[in-house]
Amino acid sequence: MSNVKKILIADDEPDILEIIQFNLQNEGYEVITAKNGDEALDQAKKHHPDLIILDIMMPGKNGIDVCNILRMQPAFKETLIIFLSALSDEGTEIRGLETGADDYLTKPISPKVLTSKVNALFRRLNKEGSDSVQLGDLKIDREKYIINYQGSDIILARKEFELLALLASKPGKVFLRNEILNQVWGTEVIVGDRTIDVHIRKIRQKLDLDCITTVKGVGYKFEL
Amino acid sequence: MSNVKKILIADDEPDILEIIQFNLQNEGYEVITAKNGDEALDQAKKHHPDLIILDIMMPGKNGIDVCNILRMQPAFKETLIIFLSALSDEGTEIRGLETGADDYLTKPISPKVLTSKVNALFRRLNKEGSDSVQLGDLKIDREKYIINYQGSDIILARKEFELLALLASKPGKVFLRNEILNQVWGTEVIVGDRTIDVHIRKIRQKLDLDCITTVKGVGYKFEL
DNA sequence: CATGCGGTTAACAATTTGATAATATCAGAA
DNA sequence: TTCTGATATTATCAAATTGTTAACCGCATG
Repeated sequence: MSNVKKILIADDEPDILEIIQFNLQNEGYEVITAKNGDEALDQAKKHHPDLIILDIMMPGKNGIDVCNILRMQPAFKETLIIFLSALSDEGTEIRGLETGADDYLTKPISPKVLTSKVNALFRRLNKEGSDSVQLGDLKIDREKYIINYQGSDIILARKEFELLALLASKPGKVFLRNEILNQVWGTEVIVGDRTIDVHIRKIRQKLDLDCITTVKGVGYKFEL
Repeated sequence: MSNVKKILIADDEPDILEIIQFNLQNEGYEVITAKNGDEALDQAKKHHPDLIILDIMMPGKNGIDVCNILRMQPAFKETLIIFLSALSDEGTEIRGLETGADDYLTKPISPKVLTSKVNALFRRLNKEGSDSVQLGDLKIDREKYIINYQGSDIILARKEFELLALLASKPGKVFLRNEILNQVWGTEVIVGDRTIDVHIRKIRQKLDLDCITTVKGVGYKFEL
């Protein structure tokens, strides 16, 4: 999935379409529009948007119809869908959500609230992926507990991994020995000074990449 | 698998607390309650709910404070959070969403709308380990409780199946032993440490396929 | 009531990890 | 240069963690 998220908006009122489009484009999204249900389906098939904002009341196929049709296709099973509606009718709202929508907004719509909601949805969706840090050739994947350097995986033991992850969490920053002890070993455990050195050495060895610099008398820092 | 989702509700009005609790329990959720912000934090730490519903206006720490505190801790980075508010103030709503909440509801709250929204959020979150998973030669059919590898069916016992299904639901991800215990055995049951190992072994044996890797000191992960 | 299966545990083996001691190196101060 | 305070390296050992096997219990089934 590319970084720029595509959003399809379907509404039969040109004014609303324009306002929403303007605001979402301002937030950095790529926006596609449709004036009715059928057009929305066409555009969805053509562009495969990440999010579809559907007005419920549209001539021809209404929003709920469109949602149902889309949800039947595997390609759109996971696409985010938000309903817009002029009527704040509870029954419709519930039916909308149960059709498989992710949110439901009633008009009049505040553009800022809309963009906040859109952002919130994408924020949540992006978290589903594994949380990993990329630093040049080096990828540290906390979820998979794997270090990947230039395409090949490197296995580190727990302490080694956590130590590297800590240093890499703020590249360039010098971590004091005490800081490292507290973060990796915790305040309870007490270990000798050489312990850190040994682990640093093992990391350097396994990565055979000189990315950890010693700052004599102070601590260590990570740099590529 | 203990599929039962835990929901924590924090509100200082006992009536609202009760109504929401009743409705969500009716939907099959496990509900925990808190009367103020501090209590909410305690309960969150204790129970690790899947969703937290926070009233914004509470004595002591308000909902936004609680959300901020929780979001700073890695353990609650991914927890779903919904705000409730008596004031339909746009600014507050936007601030709430930008704090990292997933939704924002204004009072008076329709219990049915609330449950619809809650369902919608969980539906989205669960999209992964739903019905059946295909992974190369391996097919896992949740409905039929059947594993199929290279065309032939393999019979696994329930726990074995659940365990494999869990690991396979996110290939590559390392599942901590605690995570496995919570997902497969539930929070109530307490079993010894060797129990997981033994089941892992049985799976490895029956599949005679080296797809489960142990990450010493951390947990297990599934990879083809 | 015997049998088999699933699930758990105990007991021990095998393995890996992490800490330390001992020794070597190195950079800067005297 | 020599000394000194620091870190690097190496080997070693104890502790933590997991693998394996067999035994046990409860329960459903014939």
